[in-house]
Amino acid sequence: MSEKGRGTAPEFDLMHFTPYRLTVAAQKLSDGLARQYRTRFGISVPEWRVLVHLTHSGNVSVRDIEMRVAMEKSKVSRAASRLEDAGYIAKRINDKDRRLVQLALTPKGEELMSKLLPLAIAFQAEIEEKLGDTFKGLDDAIEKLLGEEQ
Amino acid sequence: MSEKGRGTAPEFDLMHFTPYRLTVAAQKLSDGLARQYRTRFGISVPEWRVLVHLTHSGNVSVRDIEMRVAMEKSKVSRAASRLEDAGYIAKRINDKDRRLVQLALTPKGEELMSKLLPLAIAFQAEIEEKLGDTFKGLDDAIEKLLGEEQ
DNA sequence: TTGACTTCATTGCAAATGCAACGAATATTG
DNA sequence: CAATATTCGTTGCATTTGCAATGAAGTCAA
Repeated sequence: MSEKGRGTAPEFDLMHFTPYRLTVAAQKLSDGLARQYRTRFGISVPEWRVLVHLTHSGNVSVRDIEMRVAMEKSKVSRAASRLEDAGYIAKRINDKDRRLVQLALTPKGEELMSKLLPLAIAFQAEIEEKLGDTFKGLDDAIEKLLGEEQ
Repeated sequence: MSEKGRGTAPEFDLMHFTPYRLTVAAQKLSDGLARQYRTRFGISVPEWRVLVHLTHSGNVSVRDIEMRVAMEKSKVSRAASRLEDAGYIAKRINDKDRRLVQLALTPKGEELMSKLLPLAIAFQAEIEEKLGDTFKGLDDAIEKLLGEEQ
C-alpha cells in the first residue's frame, strides 16, 4: 500500500486497448489479399489504392488521390511512378493548370484491374460472411470513427 | 453491352472496402496518441508496445513479445535496443537458456510508464465514449477477426 | 559424445516511409 | 503590372521496415 508511489503502474492491458486491437485486426485482414497482389501481380498496397481510385474516377491528379485515399502525397507520387514504369498508368500534364499531373489507367492497367477487382470483391464477401451479424456493428463503428471532424 | 469485355471493371468502391476502412480507422485512432508519445516522450509505437508488455509481465524474452504483441522479432529487437539506449529497459542473458534475452523495465522505465499509462487509459475512455453504443459492436467484430484460427 | 537440427536474437541490405525542401506554375494583392 | 504568397508534384535524406542470413546456444538421436 505504501509502495514507492512511483512504479505503481495503473491497470492496463494492451490486448484490450482499442487502437492496438484495431491495428492488428486491420493488418490481419489486409495481409491475405495484399500478399496475393504482391506475389501474383507485383502490386503493393499504395499502388493498389491508386489503381482503384483511377478505375472509377477517370482523370485524377496526385492531389486528388492524396485527399481521398489517405496517403501522403509523396507516397502517392512514388506509387504512381512505379505504376507508370510498369505500364499500368499514364501521366499527362493538365493543360488548364500545368502544375497538375493527370493520371489515367492504360489498357494494360485496365486489364490488370479486371483481374484484381474480382479478387477484392470476393474477399469482401468472405469478410462479411465470416463476420456474420457482427459485420454491421463493425461498419457502423468505423463509419463513426472515419466521420469524426477533428 | 458488347463492350470490349476487357476494361469492363466490376463495381467496386474502395470507400466501402472493409480492409481499407479498417486500416484508415486504425491509423486515425492511433495517430493522436502516437503523436503525443513521440513528441512528448520520444517513444515510437513499437517501443510503446514493448514497454506495455514489460509493465505487466516481469521478465520477458524478445520471442515472448514477438508472439504476443504482433511484431516481427527484428522489430522487437530494435525497439528493445533503442529503449535500452534510452535507459528505459535492461537486457540480461537468461542463465538457464543463454539464447534468451530477458528484458525488464528499469526504474526510469517504470517512471516513464507511470506517465504513459494514464494517457492511454484516458484515451481508451475517450474512444469508448465517442463510440457510444457502437463500441460493443466494434469490439465483438474485432474479437471475431482476431480469434480466427489461421 | 558427436553430429545434425532447431531455436533465439541480432544484423546487413534493399526497399519503403515521413518530412522538409525545392522548383515550377498559378493565384492574390497592392 | 509587379511582387508576394500559395499550390502542386517530385526528390533528398535520415529513419524504419521486412526478409534472409548469421552465429551462438540448446535439443535430440544414434
